[in-house]
Amino acid sequence: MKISSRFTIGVHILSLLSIEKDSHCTSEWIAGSVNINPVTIRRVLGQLKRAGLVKVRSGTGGAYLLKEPADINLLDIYRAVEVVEEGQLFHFHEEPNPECPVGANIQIVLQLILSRAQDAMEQILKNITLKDLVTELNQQINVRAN
Amino acid sequence: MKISSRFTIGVHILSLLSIEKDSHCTSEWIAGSVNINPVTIRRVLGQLKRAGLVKVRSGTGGAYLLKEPADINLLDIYRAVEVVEEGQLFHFHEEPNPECPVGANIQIVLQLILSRAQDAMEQILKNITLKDLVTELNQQINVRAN
DNA sequence: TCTGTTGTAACTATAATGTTTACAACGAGG
DNA sequence: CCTCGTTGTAAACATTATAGTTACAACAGA
Repeated sequence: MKISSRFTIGVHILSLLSIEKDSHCTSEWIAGSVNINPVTIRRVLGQLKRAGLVKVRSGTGGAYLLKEPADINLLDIYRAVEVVEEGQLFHFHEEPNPECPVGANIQIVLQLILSRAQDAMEQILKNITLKDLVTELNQQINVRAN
Repeated sequence: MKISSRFTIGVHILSLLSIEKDSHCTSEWIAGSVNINPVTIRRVLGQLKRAGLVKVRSGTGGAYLLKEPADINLLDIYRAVEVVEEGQLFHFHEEPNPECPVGANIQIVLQLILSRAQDAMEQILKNITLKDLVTELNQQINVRAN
């Protein structure tokens, strides 16, 4: 099972807000770039808002970043959209048989090991800021423009 | 979305086969330890078989390892049960708007970055063998037995 | 007040997962 | 050679997460 596209959608939204910071970024407008429906955008935007990453103007509409791109990393976004509960990337089968030595102990041992794997991934996300991403994105945009 | 419990089930099964190598390990018996129904066990066992990790006796029943525990790592199991297609841990929203500079380029840039995150996780899995796991498991079993 | 936008709810469709029941095929042992 | 337990697989079902669609009250600026 993949990690929900809410994460990449969230990253897309924030990249847009960073690059198009002078535009009037309504959910409808963002939906046009992401190419999904505006309600999903609003849902994700709501999560980004609750995480303190963006501000959404009610009434007049439009969203903008509350932090510098250099101060937002991909793990912040990952957490914000709650695609995976903290420490729960791997789904464990519930209640292995406590009568069986393996069943009784495998969860503890495996949880420890898999946490390390998960942490390794999250550290990579943590080390990449929105600014890094936007810089690479702008380079790519220029490459393709020429 | 979490990574399917097929993975932890697969690990559980192989740990059992490794520790209880002299038992007659039928799907029914394994199901008792994992505490899920035997059909799911057989499905996972089938995937492990296709990956060349185990052999299942038909007719008389019972499964056993085809490799030494030291020669099976967690990434092998992860791949075997196909919880995640290779390189596809993160779900991308399909077809962002190619008219938009961000939409047209974000996939390429983000794919590169997220591959690194995914690789980091998989490297951890790759570096842990079934033997390592079973060793830790046996220690844990002894700790709890005393 | 009018207008465009947000936030949210309800309903729907789709997909993946896992359970249960069922049964043909298989192979060992009597 | 026949019975018995087991495997492999299919079908039907329940559950859950995701995402699209429609709808509408609340909001704020012109």
